[in-house]
Amino acid sequence: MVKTAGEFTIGGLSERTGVNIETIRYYEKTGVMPNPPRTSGGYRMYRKDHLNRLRFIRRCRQLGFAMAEIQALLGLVDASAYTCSEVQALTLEHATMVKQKIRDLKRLEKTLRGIASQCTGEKVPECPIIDALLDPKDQLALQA
Amino acid sequence: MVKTAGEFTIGGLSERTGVNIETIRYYEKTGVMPNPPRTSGGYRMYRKDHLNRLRFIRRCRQLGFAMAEIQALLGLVDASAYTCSEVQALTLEHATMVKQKIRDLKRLEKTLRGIASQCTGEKVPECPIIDALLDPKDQLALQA
DNA sequence: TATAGAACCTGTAGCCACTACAGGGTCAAG
DNA sequence: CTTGACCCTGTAGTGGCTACAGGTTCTATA
Repeated sequence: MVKTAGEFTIGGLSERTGVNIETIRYYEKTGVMPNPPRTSGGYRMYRKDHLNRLRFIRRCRQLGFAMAEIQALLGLVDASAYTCSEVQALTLEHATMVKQKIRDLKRLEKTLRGIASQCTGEKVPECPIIDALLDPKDQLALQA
Repeated sequence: MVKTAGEFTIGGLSERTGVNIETIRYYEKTGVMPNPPRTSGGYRMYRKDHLNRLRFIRRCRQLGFAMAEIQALLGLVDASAYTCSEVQALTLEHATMVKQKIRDLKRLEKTLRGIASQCTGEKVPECPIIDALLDPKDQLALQA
């Protein structure tokens, strides 16, 4: 294995990014990471640009972007075919979806606390939560 | 097919609950719904108690409970082995997890809007979002 | 009674984004 | 020249469904 300075194996890439080795190979298979050059023994060898790209992907994931969205974004980047307004629109669209999810979860939490507050909290086999969930007439507790 | 009053096929159950036929069969396979009696031709026949149980499951799902949690809850119900305080605790624990998720998503939305606000919004191939995501030095934008 | 078509059956594969093996090959150090 | 860390490919599993394919059963009409 001839190891040039600034090159590293998949293990090195994994360490530097905190991304699982299996995940890196998975990204390669799905095409979001490029096929890296190989050593004579078949080992993948990575450079700085791979590192940056993988970090980009991870950050997007942390921001909740789906892989397909990241694919699209990277496609634009690879082709240098994006504009700032495009990327901004995509980001804000995503933010709006996140906002919607927050709204839904807030309603959900309220409902949960609401039905829990009806409990006596006693150690008896009678519980308004179970009753509310089992009784087809008592729908009130679950209307958000 | 001998159809007693108050009995219905899987299609009827699907209609009454809004749950997909495939999903009902899936619930049966995983054990969260019981094996219903069959007609001579092999058709599943359901009654009111199946309906209630399926509605219970759906409501729990809408409340964000995982199938395993629902399994556990129904196990207690089936054995009449639950107490009100147990169920309350489970519900509140779940509510707390939902709250945590809301916190995470709020931070996420803030980050997204923050990086989007740096955009010029112009139709040029230069974008601070892409720059921030690609540049290994500029980590600031993503720290929540 | 024949037949069309709706509804049902089982079993398998796909979705997403990974993760976890099994069963092997390659490398550096002692 | 052996040990053991690292790497390789390929497959299967996760959760909670959904979507077929290819077949059977029922119901309504001619």
